[in-house]
Amino acid sequence: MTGQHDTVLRSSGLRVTKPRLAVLDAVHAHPHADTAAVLAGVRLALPNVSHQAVYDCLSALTEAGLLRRIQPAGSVARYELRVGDNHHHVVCRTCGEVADVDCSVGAAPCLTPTTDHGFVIDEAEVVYWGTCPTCSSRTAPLTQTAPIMKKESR
Amino acid sequence: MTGQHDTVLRSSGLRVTKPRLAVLDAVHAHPHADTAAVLAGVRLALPNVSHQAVYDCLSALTEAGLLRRIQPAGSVARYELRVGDNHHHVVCRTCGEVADVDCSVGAAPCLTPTTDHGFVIDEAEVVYWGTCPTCSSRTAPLTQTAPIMKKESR
DNA sequence: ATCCATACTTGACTCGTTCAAGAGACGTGC
DNA sequence: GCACGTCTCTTGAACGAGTCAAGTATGGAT
Repeated sequence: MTGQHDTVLRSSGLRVTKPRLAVLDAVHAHPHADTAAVLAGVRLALPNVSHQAVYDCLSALTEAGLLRRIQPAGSVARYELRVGDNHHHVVCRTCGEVADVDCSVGAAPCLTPTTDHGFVIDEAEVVYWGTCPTCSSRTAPLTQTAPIMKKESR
Repeated sequence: MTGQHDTVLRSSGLRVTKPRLAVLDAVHAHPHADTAAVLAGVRLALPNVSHQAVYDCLSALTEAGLLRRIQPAGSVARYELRVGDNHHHVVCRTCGEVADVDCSVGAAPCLTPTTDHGFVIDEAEVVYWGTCPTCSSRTAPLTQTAPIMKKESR
């Protein structure tokens, strides 16, 4: 796996360094991990990396297209390895959990706005907001009827 | 207009205060304004309001459903008055400019994911990323051919 | 007019992220 | 295999949006 990442780095014209390999490993192990989680994951392998190194790696890898950075409203930045397949995300309003959702259209931009105000559009990002299974069962466990959605701010 | 906002506040069960009216006015005058811009707008009418008051107003009004808060990745929070019509946004990658885009579907959630991982979904938020007319003409003004999209990170 | 809950003021503080300067390591060319 | 130049990492400080907390003021019900 690290061998894989090694090749991937090289073919993107990036230097192969331990922190970068560890960052790729960490994101691979925990998709949608935020920077703190990535840092923690990296430090399992390299206990002394600086947080700055992780920030640098994450932005270098993101710029090279090896990572994708997502940031739902109210959340810190999160990263994932799955790039180039134009998929989307479901986000839990309660706990912030993120899950992948395949794009039913396929190619980016997967949607076309009716009025574009003269913008040149290259991507349509879709975020589904809702409640994850865990939080659903925790907030409405007593009734068998359809759960009432508690939308706190909308 | 302030008369309008007065009524709107009352019918939402919120106290009518000068800062709140001024916040509504400011957002009305500058749709998609960030907190700093709202604060500046409010201070035109009320030079001594605290930034905290503006934060409090914005969150109270958002919670009451009078304002909608949007936060594209990498941006600070922005606010708009247009609520309840399930519209979306186009965001310029270069300057951060935001414009409204009507939802072609109509009702929320306007899209349904193919796999929902057990999430109870109540909203689909769509953000179109691209380049606004001003930034387009600034980066590719010399050719008459189709502009090359410079996607800096993806 | 009085009173209480809510809203605002003031000022400090948190946390994710970025900046800057110098030490260290990757990899190319010899 | 070795030296060199450039990119990357370490260290430590700083920034800015947003939040917390305690006390004062004000809206609106009685």
